[in-house]
Amino acid sequence: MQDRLRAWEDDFVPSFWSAKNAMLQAAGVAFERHGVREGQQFVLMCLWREDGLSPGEIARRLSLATPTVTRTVTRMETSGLVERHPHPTDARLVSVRLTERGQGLRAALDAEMNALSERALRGFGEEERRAFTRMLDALTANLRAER
Amino acid sequence: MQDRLRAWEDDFVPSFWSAKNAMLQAAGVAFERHGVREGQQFVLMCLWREDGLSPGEIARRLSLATPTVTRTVTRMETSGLVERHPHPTDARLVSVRLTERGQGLRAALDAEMNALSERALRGFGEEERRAFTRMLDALTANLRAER
DNA sequence: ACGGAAACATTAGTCGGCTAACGAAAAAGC
DNA sequence: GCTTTTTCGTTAGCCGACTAATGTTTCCGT
Repeated sequence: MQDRLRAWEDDFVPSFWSAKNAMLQAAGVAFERHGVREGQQFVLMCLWREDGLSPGEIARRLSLATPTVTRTVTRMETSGLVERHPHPTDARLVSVRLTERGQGLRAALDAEMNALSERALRGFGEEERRAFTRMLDALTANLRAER
Repeated sequence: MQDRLRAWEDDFVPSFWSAKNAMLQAAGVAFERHGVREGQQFVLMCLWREDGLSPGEIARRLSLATPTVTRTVTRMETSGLVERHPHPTDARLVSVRLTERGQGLRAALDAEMNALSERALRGFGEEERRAFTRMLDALTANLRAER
């Protein structure tokens, strides 16, 4: 679509949208062979850093809606990546814990993630990569700020 | 999540993912008041440039899978944005045509799109915006190339 | 001319986002 | 201490993305 939709003065939105879809597809392919769906790796990432978090806390850390995490956790439970446990003191909370399989995937997914970055950013210089990431973070901050 | 998931040497992927989600949400809010769902504006964009395209052709121009367009068109038909017509010479093809309402939304959605860009890129200089868009296009090209 | 191959749209089913509505448990207020 | 409010997780339902499978129609090769 890149060349065909330059109707706006600022063609940033279509470019971002194309990039988003390309990344989604590439990530899907990259993770499917590990039995992990695109998006689930970020939940795993949270739990690698701190196991036993609640769905709500995961949602907060990932800036997602809680129901999104709830359902994702259910699917990850089905595929044996995590388990739900009751919280010891607060009966409202649910503790999401990694299974052995969930823990064991860390290195593989780490490598997959780096490979994905490398493919996406091929031809980008060091400084350019940093600038790109910085701009993405600025964009996120801009959009999350005024709401 | 921005500060909490810096586990990889290259934290580009989480940054992109956050930006993607922020953009999706912002776009959803921006377009919903016009009765247009996030994603549908790109189909409209195609048809504004050239009305009567087939679902497959739209999919090709937007780099989407055909079923995605098929179902989107069905929903847009329901909400009165487009209509399906038979192709005059090729019975396999379907011609997707804008309704008056679909045509009339052009200016409003154009403005909404520019406002979204502006919000997302607040604080970015002219050159920075161009560089950002260029990098997004490069990313898309990288990922679409080696498949 | 006819039979197989290719192109096209659609349906069905999966997953990841969201909002809205619920019900249960803890906290806060009186 | 009891009621109200807040917090939390889940369910239900919408939409956008995908793949796989189906059924037509056209096209091509023999």
